This record gives sequence, C-alpha cells and structure tokens, in this order.
Amino acid sequence: MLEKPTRLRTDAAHNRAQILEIAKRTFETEGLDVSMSELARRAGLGVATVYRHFPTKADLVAEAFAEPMAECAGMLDEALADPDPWRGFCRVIEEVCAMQARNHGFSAAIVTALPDQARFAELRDHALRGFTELIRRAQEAGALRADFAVSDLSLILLANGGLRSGAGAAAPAASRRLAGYLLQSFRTETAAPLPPPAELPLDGSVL
Amino acid sequence: MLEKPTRLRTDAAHNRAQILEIAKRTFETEGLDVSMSELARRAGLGVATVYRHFPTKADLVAEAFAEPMAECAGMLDEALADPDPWRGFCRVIEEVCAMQARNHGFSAAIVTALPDQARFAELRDHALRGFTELIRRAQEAGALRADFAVSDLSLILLANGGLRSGAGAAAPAASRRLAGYLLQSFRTETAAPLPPPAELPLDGSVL
DNA sequence: CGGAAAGTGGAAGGGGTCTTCCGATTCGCG
DNA sequence: CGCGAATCGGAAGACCCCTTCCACTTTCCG
Repeated sequence: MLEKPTRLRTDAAHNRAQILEIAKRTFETEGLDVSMSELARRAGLGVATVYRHFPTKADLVAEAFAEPMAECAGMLDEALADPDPWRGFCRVIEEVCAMQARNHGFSAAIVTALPDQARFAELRDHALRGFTELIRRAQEAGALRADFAVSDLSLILLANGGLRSGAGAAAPAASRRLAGYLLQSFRTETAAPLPPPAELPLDGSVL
Repeated sequence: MLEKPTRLRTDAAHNRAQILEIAKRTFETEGLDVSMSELARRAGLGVATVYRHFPTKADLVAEAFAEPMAECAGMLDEALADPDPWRGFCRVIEEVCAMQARNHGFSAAIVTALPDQARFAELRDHALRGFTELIRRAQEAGALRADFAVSDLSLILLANGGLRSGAGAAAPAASRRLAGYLLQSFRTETAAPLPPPAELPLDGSVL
C-alpha cells in the first residue's frame, strides 16, 4: 500500500505553493498555452519539481482553476437568492461572461481539466441544476422568453469564449457588449420565432 | 531574373490539383490542424511535392480558401443589391455565420492567411466598405438599431467562431440559433441601452 | 528516341511539447 | 551534528510539427 507522507517538507510545500501561484497568474493572463518548462523557469525551479507536485499538466490546470470554478458555482447560488429571477439570470450571464473574458485560460481549462476530474463533475451538476431552476423561475415570472433552452447556456459560453481568443485586450469590453445584446434578445418582449436549440453537449466539454 | 516555366508538366499539374482538392476538403471538415505530412499522405504524394507547389503552409491555406473567401465577398454584394437593406443585412449575417459553422477551417484561415497575403487585403477592404454601407442604409431605413457599430461584425464573427470550435456536429444548428438571437437584438424595436462597442481589431486578424 | 530539365520521395534538420530518469542536493529528526 | 529520506534540476526520451536537401524518376522537346 502506498501511503503519502502526511506532510510535505517545508521547502517542498513552499515550492508547491509557488508553482501554483505562478500557474494561476500565467494561465489567467496568457491562457493555457504555456509550457511546463516555462512555468518552471518562471517559478525559478526545475521541470521535475513541477511534475513531482503535479503529475500531469491537466492536474496543474485543474488545481489552478479550482477557485474560479467554485466562484462560478457561487455566482449561481447568489443569483438564485435574488428575489427577482430575471435580475438573477442577467447577473449570472454577465458575470460568467466577464469571468471568461478576464481569465484567458478559463474556457480552455474547462475543456482540459473538467472531463476526467471527478472533483468537478459534482460542481458542474450542481451549477446546471441551479441554472435550470433559475430559467424556470425567470420564465414563470414572464421575463425570460419561453423558448430559451438550457443548452443556450453552452451557446453563450462558447460564443463568449470565441471573443476571448480573438479580441485580445478588448475582450472584456467585447464580452460585455455581447452579453448586452444577448440579454436583450432573451427578454420576453423581443421573442420572435427562433431557430431550434442546437443539441449541444452540455456535458464536460462545455459545461 | 527568375522566370517561372510557363506551364507545369502534366503530371505536376495533376498533383497540384490533387493536393489542393484534398486540402480544401480536409481543411473544411477538420480545420487547419492537419499536418503537411498528413495532407501529403492522403494525396498519395511525398511531403516535398506539397512544398514544391506551396512553399509554406500559409500559402496552401490561402489558396485553399480563396474560393470561400470570394464567396463571402459575393454575399455582401448580393445583400447590397437587395432593395430591403434590413433583409440584406440579415442575410449577410446569417450566411457568413453559416459559412463559418460549416467550414471548420474558415475562421482560422482568415487569421493564418489573411495578414500577409496582399491578394486578400483588397477583398477585405471591399467587403468592409460594403458592410459599412449596408449598415448605414439599414439604419437609415429605421430597421437597424442606431448604436450598431461596424466593429460589431468582428464581435459576431468571433462569437460565432467560438461555436465552431466547441459545438462539433451541432455547430451549424448552434450557429443559426446564435444568429437568430443576435439579429433580434439588432432590430430597432429592441434597442435598450448597451455597453459600448469594444475596440476590436477589424484588421486582418478578425476580418 | 534520347537527354536535359522538371518533378518527386523520403530522410533529416531544427524547434516545440509533455513527461521520465537519476545523480546531486537539501531538509529535519534523532 | 549526522545521516537517511525527501526533494530537486537538468538532461534526455518520445512525439509532434514545418521545412529543406538531394539523389532518383518522369516528362517532353528537338
């Protein structure tokens, strides 16, 4: 039986934290296309050290994005707490889009890390159930158009993700504008007939 | 002075066409992430042969996408010919989105090939001028919201490009739905205040 | 039909990635 | 303080990629 040493040596603990910190910052500002060697260099450590603490790049990514991931789930809970479901709905969309635009690695991280990390499966399901409930309430209140589908969330995330890759520094502004446009067409009043929802994954690959 | 031999040898001409054909098909269905070796293999030729006809991958991409590129520009001219500017506007958006969703390499090709290919600079400028004119007319007719900006085209293209990468086979359907949502919010009636347009490139990198 | 020129194929150059290995180093308990 | 175990660092393995080189083959003109 393998048993992991209960605690890391103090230097090792420090290095681990250091790597994680650098990874968080770098992934956020430059995306996931940073090599492990480069991360190691920036942390002032060897590559092997990085691999000792994070067996694979996906593991490092998962760990680095645990916080933003949880933050996202938190947004949903806050939104559900809002007495006005439409306002809650808007906030979720706006905030998630903003997060995605701000954090360059976020979208890619979802794809890279989510699929086979059990730790996120629960988070995702929770968020998805919450969002479904939010939609129901907003529609019942007559604010959200009736033909808005849960899969439209994937649509929004993918579309907004497209901005991040191409808009560079303007990504946050572009993102706000896109969210603005979309939210206006999600309101009941607008509701003209629409092409049917796409059968988007909705599983790990998108959210 | 270098002068290119007026005509290719018949076998060479055949091979060139063969490569181009394979490249078009492959780029369309699988995107640009196909190696030159793989393309050569599929064409039943050696790598060197590919490079003899297309000095760099970007050259091959440019050549392979010349047609869809021109087709795009054509859509604009058709739209401008439509007596109803709003209908023309919608068609451009819908068709360009459809093209982007159908042809997996299209967006990436714009980024890869457009920047330093003089042949496309003119095409792009023409299209951009045409689109600007189309916007003006649609706004004057009172159909398109007044705060729609030219840079919103980049917004649409980037957003729609995001679908293509993540939606897989559902991309066309997702694309149609996104275009549907957006067009509804572009109509005058909807027009509620909106975040300001982002300062998107608008140059080679996006359109 | 024969030979010069055009065209070809496969290997190899140069660069990048993720990951593993192992000898050298550092920590921290006794 | 000393010594074993945990940890580290850099080189190297195993794949990718795009591109170049050069001996070999094919075409086609006189």
